[in-house]
Amino acid sequence: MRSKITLKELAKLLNVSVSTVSKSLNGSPEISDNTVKRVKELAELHNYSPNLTAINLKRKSTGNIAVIVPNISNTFFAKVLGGIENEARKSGYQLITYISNESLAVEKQIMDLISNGLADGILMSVSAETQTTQNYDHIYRFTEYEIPVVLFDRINIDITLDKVGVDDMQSIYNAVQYLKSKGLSKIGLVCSIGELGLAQARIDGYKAAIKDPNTPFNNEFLIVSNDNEVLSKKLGAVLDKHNMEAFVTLDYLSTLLTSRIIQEKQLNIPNDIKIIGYVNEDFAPFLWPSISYIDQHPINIGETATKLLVKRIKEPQPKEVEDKVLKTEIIHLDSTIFN
Amino acid sequence: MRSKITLKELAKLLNVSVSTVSKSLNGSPEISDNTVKRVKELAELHNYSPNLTAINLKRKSTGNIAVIVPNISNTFFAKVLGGIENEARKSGYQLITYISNESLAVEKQIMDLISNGLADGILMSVSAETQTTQNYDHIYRFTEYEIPVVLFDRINIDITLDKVGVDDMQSIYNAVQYLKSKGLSKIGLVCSIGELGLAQARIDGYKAAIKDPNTPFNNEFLIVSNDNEVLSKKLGAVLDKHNMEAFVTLDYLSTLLTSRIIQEKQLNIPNDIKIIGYVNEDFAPFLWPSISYIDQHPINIGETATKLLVKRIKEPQPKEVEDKVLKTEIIHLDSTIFN
DNA sequence: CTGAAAGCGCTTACAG
DNA sequence: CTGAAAGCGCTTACAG
Repeated sequence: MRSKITLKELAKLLNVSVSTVSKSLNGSPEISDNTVKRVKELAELHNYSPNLTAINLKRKSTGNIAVIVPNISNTFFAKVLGGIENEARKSGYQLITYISNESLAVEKQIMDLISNGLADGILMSVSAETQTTQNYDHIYRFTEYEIPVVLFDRINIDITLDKVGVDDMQSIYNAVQYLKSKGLSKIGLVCSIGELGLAQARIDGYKAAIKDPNTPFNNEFLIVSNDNEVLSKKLGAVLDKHNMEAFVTLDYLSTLLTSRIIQEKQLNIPNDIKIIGYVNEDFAPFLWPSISYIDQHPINIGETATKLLVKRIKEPQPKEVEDKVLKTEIIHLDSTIFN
Repeated sequence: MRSKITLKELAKLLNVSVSTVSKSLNGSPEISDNTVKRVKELAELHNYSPNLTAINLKRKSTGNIAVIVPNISNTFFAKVLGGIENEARKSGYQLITYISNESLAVEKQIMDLISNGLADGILMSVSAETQTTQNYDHIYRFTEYEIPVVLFDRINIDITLDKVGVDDMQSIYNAVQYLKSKGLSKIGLVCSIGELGLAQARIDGYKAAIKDPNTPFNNEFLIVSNDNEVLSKKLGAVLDKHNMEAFVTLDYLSTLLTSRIIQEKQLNIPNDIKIIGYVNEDFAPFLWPSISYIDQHPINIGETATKLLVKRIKEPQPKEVEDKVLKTEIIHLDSTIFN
């Protein structure tokens, strides 16, 4: 990049010292009004803006927040990223984005990079592989360097760090209770992300809601696989064998697949079968039929996590870990119309 | 952040000069093998990694690429971002992400930020507002500072900068030709992003393909609005009035809406009506019916744009603007089954 | 082969 | 009120 004007050059032009220019521009009370005015005018004229790299070196900070998302296909993470970006920008931080692609190795590689002093704080949602192998050393390492780390979304995990997520268990509990309150009992669960702790929490919510002398709990109704083919086959089999009345679905893919397979079998949503799914507001309403969904307020998750991280960066007091669980909300659309 | 070990400290521990340590670690041939070995061992032991901020200050570069996406709800941009992130990381750049939210004001604010020397290069897709108001000064400004800018996706725009996008016109031309080749003639177009230049290009492709003595061209078949309600209403009216045989849809939202409204009217896809849409591979195949789509290879767009930018950063020769138009591909799924 | 010195662009304690 | 100096953590031309 062609060098923009520097303090030194301004100082030379004005016949004052670099210190004076710096102080003038930074509103130090030491400098006379007149000098301040002269300096500011020239700075304006030359479109001066300070070199952030130099400032950061001096301050021993980077002005950056690093965010690691496991994947970006899921619109949920895209939305969260939107919330993070907005809040980071408002707080004066640049957002460095990384995508781990659900791989532990990539996640480690990224964390190595960041450990070169690239960021003042880290927002992350661990990769699926990290979670299944429970390999957290590379994450804890940052606490040694006093770089704060805030986890988001995938927080049902045995790791003592600040966390921001949603009431995974309660959300599905509520969804199932709602369906039961309408007199339904043959309620299945479909999930393509079983390896994640949050899926387990949601399944626990399902089980807790189902547990009831009047509701048959059937293990077959728990349809879990992260292979699309297998999931479809299992789901098809359950539909053939049982007169299912409703499904709760734990992720966008299982939601779409469930809706698709039900219709493939000439069954009608919502007349024959209801659905409540974890799926995004950006397309749930536009599907046919539109799918009632659990709104996680992803933008809010991003903003909340970022605010917490910024607080940690600015006040690095001996911290007590925070665990923020945000409420979800069921949005009723076509797939839960009762008549 | 707690200070990691520095060159100076290593030098002290080893009783050599800072220069020697620096050179040893950077593989300079000047230093004796023995010294290099001693230095590297100690560095390893203390987990030394150089402070990138200092290196960047010295090098007068930032090691950052800034990317500005107009929105992140559209999974297309999420995918492109994925491609960019991957390529940037491979090339040794950090990716600073910004989202303009389709707002010119926000875009300007972001560009102001970046102009503080935050990045060595910029990847951007202009906001809708920027494009409609044709306000490009804030973009050209960077060329003055010799910071390269590469535009992606929204490239049907009167601005002379490097661009990477797809064959918007050809893609829709091909889609319509395909439908015509199957004997269809009542082919409509649905679009919720009419304000974008690329939509105009796609519409041109439609018109060019339709223009044919045997195919009735009807202005009513061009259904364009960025208001969901209006679009739905228009589409419904056309469906009621004409025996439409197919639609090409220019964006994910219009694709979903078209599919939804057709089915709402008890028409069958693909038996009654075919669809080919600009919609993402991450969910097109899982819809019911699945929607045949124009694959833009978004990851490839991101990678190509990043490679071009990195080239520009590294070889800032007097440049001739490049205009990369990538080929799209029609992926046939349920919605174009003929029998 | 090794090191002292200058410098990247800033900030700030200190002296005057 | 102003400025000289030191320093953030590095690299590199230059001297020895």
